Amino acid sequence: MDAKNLCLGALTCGDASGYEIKKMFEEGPFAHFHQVSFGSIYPALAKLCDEELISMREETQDGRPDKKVYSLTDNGRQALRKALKKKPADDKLRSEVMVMFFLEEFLEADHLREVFDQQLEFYRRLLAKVEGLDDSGVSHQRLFVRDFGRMFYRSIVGYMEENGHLLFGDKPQAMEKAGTDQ
Amino acid sequence: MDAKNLCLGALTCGDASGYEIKKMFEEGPFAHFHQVSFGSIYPALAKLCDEELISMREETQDGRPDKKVYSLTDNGRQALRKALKKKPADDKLRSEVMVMFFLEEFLEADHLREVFDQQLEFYRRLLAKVEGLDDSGVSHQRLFVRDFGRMFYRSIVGYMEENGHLLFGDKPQAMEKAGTDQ
DNA sequence: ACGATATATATCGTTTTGATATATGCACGT
DNA sequence: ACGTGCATATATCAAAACGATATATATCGT
Repeated sequence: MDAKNLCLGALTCGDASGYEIKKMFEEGPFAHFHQVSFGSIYPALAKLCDEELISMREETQDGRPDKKVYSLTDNGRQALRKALKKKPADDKLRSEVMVMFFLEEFLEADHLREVFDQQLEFYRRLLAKVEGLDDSGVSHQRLFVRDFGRMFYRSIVGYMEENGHLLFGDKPQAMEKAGTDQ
Repeated sequence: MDAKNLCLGALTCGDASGYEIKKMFEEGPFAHFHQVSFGSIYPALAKLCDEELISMREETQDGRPDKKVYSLTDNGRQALRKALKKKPADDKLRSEVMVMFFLEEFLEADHLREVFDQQLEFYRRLLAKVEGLDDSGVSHQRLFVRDFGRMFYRSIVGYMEENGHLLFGDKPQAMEKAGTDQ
């Protein structure tokens, strides 16, 4: 699923600018299971306009720079339907942190600890954010996807809290202590 | 962490060919938390040789094509140490399947079911594979990383089995039935 | 003999990334 | 008033990575 189709998919949620689409993949509904960069978004939006799968209007805003707002066309909607008939790629998790843990013998002890603590903090923050969302009015299907994110982050936080001692040879309470600092 | 450092990291496990390195990222110790393509591996190995961070010898095999086996040099070991001092990138999960679930209204019902079943099968297979591994002789640290993979796959399988009904409006037993077919 | 599969190396066009640049605007501190 | 930092907003570009493809060796089954 390339950047064009991801943008089409994002626009099914409503008209949006390139920046807003990026935000949807950073902090919005797609954040916990897909990413896409500005370097892909803007060229994709340009191509989608050329192909008349989306249309664009410029908007002036108070207190903010002007923006270009994109809308799905009917052709765009159809193109998205077509793209969604294909077999999706396999899921991929990419974690440099886990690579580092694997290569632990090459890391200095305090750096390892730092990496661990920051990773735990990273996931705790993500979890807090998605748990603070209001589910009212969310369809069952959308809830499945959102709860997937919750599950994912909870699992990782729980795993790290309970098993971090394997990395440091500490007792399990060491991880809980890190939690108390928060 | 670029392909060069990933190759250096893989070679800490012992001498290996480009193909074997790929296998380590596909089915071996790195499989559940990182990927790297042939298109990256071979140019990276060539550069690492130029930079004398690895050395290469050719080997003849019985019943198989010849292979080029790469080894870490001391310089390579040091370069890896240095690379591992940097702050790792944030973890990224990329799942076209979840994007599809999010865009469920644009999918035909039987295709949605197909995607769901194949996703569940995909993760069940991965889980079976990592659960079948023998942990004896594995260090605590390596076990942390391997158990992370187990946790990850278990969580997803469990989540899908218990919550798939949100996608289909089916009762939870529908997912268990899918499990029985296996 | 052919096709499928595994092992093995390598490449290439395409896609994506992350950093960077530029612009508008606001808030805060000196 | 000015500078800095941050947010919003668009856009680009060199580097990195990808996925598909090609080629080669070898085995097995039909």
